[in-house]
Amino acid sequence: MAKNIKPTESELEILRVLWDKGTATVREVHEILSEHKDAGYTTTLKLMQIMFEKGIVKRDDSSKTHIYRANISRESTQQQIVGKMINSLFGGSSSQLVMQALGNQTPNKEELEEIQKLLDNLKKQ
Amino acid sequence: MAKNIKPTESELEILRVLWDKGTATVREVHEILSEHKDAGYTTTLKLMQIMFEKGIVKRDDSSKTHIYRANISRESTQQQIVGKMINSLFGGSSSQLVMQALGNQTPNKEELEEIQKLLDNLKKQ
DNA sequence: AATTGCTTACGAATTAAATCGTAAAGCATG
DNA sequence: CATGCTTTACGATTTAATTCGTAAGCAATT
Repeated sequence: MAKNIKPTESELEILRVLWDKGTATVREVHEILSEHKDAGYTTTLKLMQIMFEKGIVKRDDSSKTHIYRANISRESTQQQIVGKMINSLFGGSSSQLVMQALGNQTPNKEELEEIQKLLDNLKKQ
Repeated sequence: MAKNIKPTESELEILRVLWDKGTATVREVHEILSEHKDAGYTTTLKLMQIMFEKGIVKRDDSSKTHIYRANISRESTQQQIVGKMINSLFGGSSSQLVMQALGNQTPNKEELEEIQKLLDNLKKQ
């Protein structure tokens, strides 16, 4: 399977809101986006309509105000994008990316432990 | 410093060639790209000219055939892009990205050891 | 019923990236 | 020096993403 979906930058911003909230109206998405971004309401609306046409989001249009919901999972999208980046920017070496990410911005203690656990698992195999 | 450069997908492909080879002519870059991509010579030329105007690459035009070289480092570009992705796709949590990358595609033994070393260092602090 | 305010729909403009065609210049070789 | 091959330069087109203006529908309120 794995639809070959490549959300654009703007689409990703919208998806993040939908992933966080589960469902949202255009208004709700727009409110959140406009905290950090400067675009009109109809811009957000249009983007979400296009995403609907592409199949990136679903919507319930049984009432006047439509209710949107992501149609691709956060995890698969992350995987898609990270995988692509590993290939295009790190020559296919995931560990290179890991080193870069870890060196970049240090996680806190709990996060380090989580990574350690995963690492232990990988080493066992 | 850290110029705020955001290479496009195509520009990244060209940069990868330049990073690998150190220097290259348009012809050389194009030969390599066209193994995997289908675009005319002048397209590659134009892209590299634009990159030159943007300051992404340097070039020696003392002879007829210009010789290009990257003007931003692989490392800083990786950092730039990974950092952005951590924010836009992983809510600022680098460990989330690490988990995703590790889960995705398992590194080999040496790579795991390298990661372990880095992890140990981080834990000490 | 008219007004107000919110919604969707949709066409159009803008912007940016990528592609290509064509011309002009340099250079080697017959 | 004419021919052919390669190069750069550059304008134009195409394609995709983003943005917005405007119209139309609906519901609540005056």
